[in-house]
Amino acid sequence: MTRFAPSPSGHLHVGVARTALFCWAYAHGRGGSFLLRIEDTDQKRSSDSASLGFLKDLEWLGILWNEGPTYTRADGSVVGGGRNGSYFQSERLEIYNREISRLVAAGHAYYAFDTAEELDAKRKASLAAKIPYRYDRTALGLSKAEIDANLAAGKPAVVRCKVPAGAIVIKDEILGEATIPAGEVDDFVIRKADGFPTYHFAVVVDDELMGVTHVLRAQEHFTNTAKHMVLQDALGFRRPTYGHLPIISNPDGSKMSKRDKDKTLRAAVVQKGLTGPPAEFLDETRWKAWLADKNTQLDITDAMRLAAILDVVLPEINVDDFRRSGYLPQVLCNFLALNGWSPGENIEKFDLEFIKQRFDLSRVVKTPAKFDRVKLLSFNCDAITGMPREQFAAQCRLHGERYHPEFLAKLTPEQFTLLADASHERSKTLEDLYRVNRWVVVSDDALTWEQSKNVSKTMLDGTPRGLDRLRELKPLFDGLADWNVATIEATVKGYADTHCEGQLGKAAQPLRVAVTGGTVSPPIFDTMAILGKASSLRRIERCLQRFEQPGA
RNA sequence: GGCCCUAUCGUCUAGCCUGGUCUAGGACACCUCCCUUUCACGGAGGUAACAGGGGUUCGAAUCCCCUUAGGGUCACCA
Repeated sequence: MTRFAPSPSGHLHVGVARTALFCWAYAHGRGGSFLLRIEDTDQKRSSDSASLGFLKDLEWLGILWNEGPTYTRADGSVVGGGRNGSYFQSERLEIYNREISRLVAAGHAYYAFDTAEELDAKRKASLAAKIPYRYDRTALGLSKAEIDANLAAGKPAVVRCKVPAGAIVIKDEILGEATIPAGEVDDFVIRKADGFPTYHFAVVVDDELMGVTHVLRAQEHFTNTAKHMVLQDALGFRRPTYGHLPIISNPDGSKMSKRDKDKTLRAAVVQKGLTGPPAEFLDETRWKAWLADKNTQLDITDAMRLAAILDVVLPEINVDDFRRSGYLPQVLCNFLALNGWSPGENIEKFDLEFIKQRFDLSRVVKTPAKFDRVKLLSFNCDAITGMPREQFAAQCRLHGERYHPEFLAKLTPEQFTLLADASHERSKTLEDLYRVNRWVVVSDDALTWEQSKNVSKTMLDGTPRGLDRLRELKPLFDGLADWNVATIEATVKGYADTHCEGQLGKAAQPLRVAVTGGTVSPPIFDTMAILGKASSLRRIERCLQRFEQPGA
């Protein structure tokens, strides 16, 4: 039994997703069970019970749990449940209290009444004196009567674990053995003043009661393991096998944080010299507050709008960000698995089934990994290129229905299929089609031409100019009865053969600029076929007018 | 700062445990060329690493020590 035990959240961080993936793979790879438990013992952070949005991220990735919160999938099937519930720690307070009473009675834990201010002062004093802070056990000196009096008086009380003297040896399947010297672990709190257990306590109790035998978690928990071992000994619990996974960070070594998105935006605001909020964006006060406080975050819709205005790309942090950017779930899993683990034999591309069968703690690396989005993109590109045509079109449509309904609404099914087929081999993500083909959804009379060097070069440079060729091409299309890729191709190629010494680009580029407003699009025959005859001709006509003006 | 962990191309990594087959392999990125109607894709080449210093050994990327560097952690967060 392996478990994945996140704190509740609306979104799944990719690093956390990798932990889930490895836990899932480890359990299923050796006939075990995969348990999901919600660690919601922080009332401040977990008060929002609707913050289980990350479950849909797990579903999307294909990581489903045998035991845990009940969850209804998109297809109506239900996962989760189990005999060891509740799988929400906030609903297990009685169990924790029972175990804490046991510890107190046995002398392994004790009440403490120090105030936050007192502890803070001591901590600061230690810092000033350059000695490491440890809880000084003042509360341990309290008599039974004093404790009872404080309790009766309703004084805020925590329970601390009485950590026995002596070094603690952590055994880890990935990192090997580490010895934490005696005195390093102080008497940590196991029950907070609000009556909730701390993470350390709840984890130990639940892992035992739920039958967890293997704990895979991020390396940031490594030194916590000592505390958990102390607790296991005091409670008489079994010791699970531990494996601490290397941390995944940004390419620059910084922690991958949801705040990176706002950080990127703030940097762009400064770089572009924006003084006030862009028109129709946030109001002045909200804007200023957001700019001033590095800890405030825009919601995803606002962040994306601002990113579009500033023309910056937001870094993907959560699984859902990658989904929105058009990555395939199996590719994300594949790539995530490669951060911290490898199957060897120069194998790099694989699916969930492969990970399940091959994942093994002995091949997990000990060093932190920097998350390389460029390589992920390359993997995604390969996966998309390798898809059958119909599958790409279908997946792309699904992606559009979720993220670009207004785009889809402007296309007929036939147009969409043509566009998807034409975009397939040049797409690296499911998002690309929607990102680079704005020309499809712009109305003929609203199309504008890019003010770029490439566009003006295409239209106005050389002899004859692109503009002149366009004028010659237009009547050829006027007379075209059948409008499809083949007839358009024959027309353009015929023209290029006779007028451009066979150089197709001489004819294709002016046409491309005319009908799309820019120099980038799918092959020109497809592009014009998708637009249809009327649109194509109307755009060519407008383009001629636009560039024939002197000084254009 | 204390404690713990780690150290192979720019990045993710193989190799390390069981020293020789490693003039260190793969992938992404980068560079060159080819293909080409734009953008991509694709094809063929190429540059590029054992952190430094001591040992052990006939022999070290592989074992040991030191230095340096990086990461993690020191909460009534998880």
